[in-house]
Amino acid sequence: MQLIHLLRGLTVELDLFGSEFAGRHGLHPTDLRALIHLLDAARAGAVVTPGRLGEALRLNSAGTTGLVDRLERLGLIRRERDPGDRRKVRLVVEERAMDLGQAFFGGLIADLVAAMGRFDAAELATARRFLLAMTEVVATAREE
Amino acid sequence: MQLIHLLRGLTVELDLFGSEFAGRHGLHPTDLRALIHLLDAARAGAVVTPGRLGEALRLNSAGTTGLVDRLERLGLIRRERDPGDRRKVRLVVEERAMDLGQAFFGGLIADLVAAMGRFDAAELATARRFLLAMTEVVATAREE
DNA sequence: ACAATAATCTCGTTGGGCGAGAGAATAGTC
DNA sequence: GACTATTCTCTCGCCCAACGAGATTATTGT
Repeated sequence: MQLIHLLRGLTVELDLFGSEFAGRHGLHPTDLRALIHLLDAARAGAVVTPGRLGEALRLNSAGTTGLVDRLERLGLIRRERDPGDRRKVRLVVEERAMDLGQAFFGGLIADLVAAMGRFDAAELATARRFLLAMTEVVATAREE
Repeated sequence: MQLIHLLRGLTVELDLFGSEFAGRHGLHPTDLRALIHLLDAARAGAVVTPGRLGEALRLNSAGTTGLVDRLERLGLIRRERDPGDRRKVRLVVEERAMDLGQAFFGGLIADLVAAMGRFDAAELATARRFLLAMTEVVATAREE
């Protein structure tokens, strides 16, 4: 029970961290979420189109266009026609976005990893199982 | 490292869960966050004023007034002049808000507790330590 | 060729949040 | 005990992200 409040508190802290970072760099919470999504996809080698991005962020097409416009204006991404299917537009992540992602996550990740150093392998495995179990519960609950 | 992605994934799931719930009940993400804050305060027996609420949610006074107006219009809270200091307004949580909070958290909490049943006391203690450590890191990082 | 479908973008509107400042109550000072 | 300073809340006008509806361009199927 206490654990649940801890969990919620942690998500709140992470949220605040994210939105404060976003504010300092002149982008909105949505922009940051989009950036994270794009960087994840880029790392996984997946192609992202405005349609997919909007779907992931639960935006309609108009909102998605506006979002992509903003990110492009900030020089974080680039639109590129898909040569195979020329209806599609590929969203290509610019180097600047990688740097920004690094600035956002880099320091925090280093600190988190350092904090994990105070746990032994068995404990980390337990934490991993725990997080997996919680994630699964929430994901299941999300589909009613 | 994998743990960090898990952590982020979990917060994303929780966020989505929250915003989808909010949408279904005709309130905005900010409204839900405010509701959570108010319910927490009510449970702790603390008095919340518009000023404090706005500060917690990082809203300016105009935005806070709007937020309180919405919550009041929805019948979730009630404004009440503080008899001691009549500049202040107390935000009193209505029963409806409690019910809504219950509907929001109730089911999810039950599921989470059930999932925790698959861990023994030592493992839960480890998870608790882990979450505490992570929360502390993020909270510290938030003050640069 | 010609509809039907898919992907993206444009237009007009709505509404949450911001900045500035007004109004009401309390606290401090001479 | 009046008078300024401070605190708390609210009002007004504006901006812009997101929405709904529909237009535009490209592709696929018959």
